[in-house]
This record gives sequence, structure tokens and C-alpha cells, in this order.
Amino acid sequence: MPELPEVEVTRRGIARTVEGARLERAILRTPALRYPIPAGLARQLAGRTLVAARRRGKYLLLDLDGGHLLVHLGMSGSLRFVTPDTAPQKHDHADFIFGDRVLRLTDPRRFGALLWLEADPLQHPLIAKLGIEPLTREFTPAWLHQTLKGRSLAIKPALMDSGLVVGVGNIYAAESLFDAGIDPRARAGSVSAARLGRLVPAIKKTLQAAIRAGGSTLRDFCGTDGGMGDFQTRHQVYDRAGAPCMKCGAPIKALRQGQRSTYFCPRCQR
DNA sequence: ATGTGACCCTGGATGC
DNA sequence: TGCATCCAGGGTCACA
Repeated sequence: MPELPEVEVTRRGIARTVEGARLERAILRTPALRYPIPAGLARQLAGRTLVAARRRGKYLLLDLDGGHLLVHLGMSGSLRFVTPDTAPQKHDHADFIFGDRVLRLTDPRRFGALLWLEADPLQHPLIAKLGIEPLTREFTPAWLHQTLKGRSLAIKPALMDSGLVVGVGNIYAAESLFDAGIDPRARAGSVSAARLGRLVPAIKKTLQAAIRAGGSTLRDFCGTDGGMGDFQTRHQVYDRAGAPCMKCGAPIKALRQGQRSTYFCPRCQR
């Protein structure tokens, strides 16, 4: 479930709850997620203060004094606060213990990542080549038009390419393209400036609405409730194959682009 | 450089 | 009930 909005909500929850707090102890139960977790890392982390929680794309950067924890939640990861007496379950890979607040990393599929960096994390290979942040002023129709110029791949996988734009996952790419009335199969370099002029604000609007929704759902981020956000009830096209388009009533269609499912309205998106 | 597909891993839903 | 298959909100990598 972690898309940019959920990562951002998670970041805010961490910042609100334990920024400035001392990481008394870390428990690392799993030798490797996407990448190996060094054996001595838990001991190395103990006693450090959490200075800040940042986000770059879908990566969380937890700045401790003397280094940085880089966390990615992959497809199935989550970070939640639990109480110290909450027994770990099968896929609970890591606990970060801040007094009576325990930040617990869960990730059944283990596509996520946990790295310890002592150098500038923004220079790390995983971060350095990331694309533009969609919620910044720099992300404009003109920028997107220039970036996609000459590209023949379809607009939807282009939006999902984190080397171009970060944080736009499979759901938000579909929802944003619906909002802007653009066929997900259109060649990226052929989408008109006028259409990109609708797409860019659609992306910003979609992400911001999801952050608000996630924020309301995860308001008790520090609690133990692992409930999902309610924003899926607002999906216009995602996972609605065969259901009537909310604008025109035509049946929503599904197709595959790359290895991912795409949903769109064949009448509204041309 | 760009585009495409395989692959990483577990679990849930579905079909036989 | 068991088993096979497919699918899932992420990203990296090899290869054409």
C-alpha cells in the first residue's frame, strides 16, 4: 500500500511522535529485505537521537546523529507505532524502540529496504538519480512536456518511472490520467501541451487528496490499528474493471502495460 | 539512450 | 480439502 501519500503520512507520524527522541535500542530480526542487513547494525544504532524524518520519493530518510536510516516499504511494507508489549508477528522485521514508543517495520513480501548510510543519503545511488518531486513548484506542465519530448513509451509507464517523476504509483497514474482525460496508452512524447496542462494539476490534486485521506485514516498512527485508508473508495477507475465510469457510465476497461494492470474509461480517455 | 520483460517474495483469491 | 495458477499499491537488472 505504500505510495507517496502513505510514505508521507508515515513520515509525518514519525516526525510528530519521535523526532528529537533517543533510539534506545533496535531489534533487527531479518537478515535481508531487498538488500542484506548488516549483522552489527542494531548495536550501531542504539543510543542515537532521531534528528529528523525526511522523504525523497517513496524513500524515508531517518536522520540519526551520525548517520541515516534509509527505508523503503516496497509493495507490502508498513511502519507503525506499537507498545513495547506487542508481540512481533511473522513478518515484523525490525523494531526501533524509543522509550514506550516502538516503531515496527512489517513487510510480508520483503521488497522493502533498510539501509544505514553514513555519507550524504542524497548522494546514494538509489536516491541520486530519482526524478522530480511531483508536489513541488518545479513540477510544471512545461517541465513535463520538455522531459517527455521524443519519448515513445506510453504515458502511464512514463509517469511511473521514478527516474522522471517520483511517487506516482500504479493507482495514482491511472487516477490522474482519468482525471485529465488522457488515454494511458498514448505515447508520452505525443501528448499535447494542453493535455499536460491538465495532467500535472491532476497528479498534484490526486496525491494531495490521498495524503489527506491517509492522514485522516492514520490519525491514530501511533495506535495499533492497521486499518487501510479510505481513499480506495474514491477511486474513479483503479480496480473497477467492468463497473460504470463515474463521469459517463461507460464500462471501465482493464489492460496490461508492462507487468502492471491499467484501468481507464475508453470514452473519457482518448 | 530507450524500451521491454524477467525477477525478487509471500499471501490471498480463484478454479479444477 | 488439496493443489495449481494468477494477481498484488515497488523497484532493479539484463538485454535487444
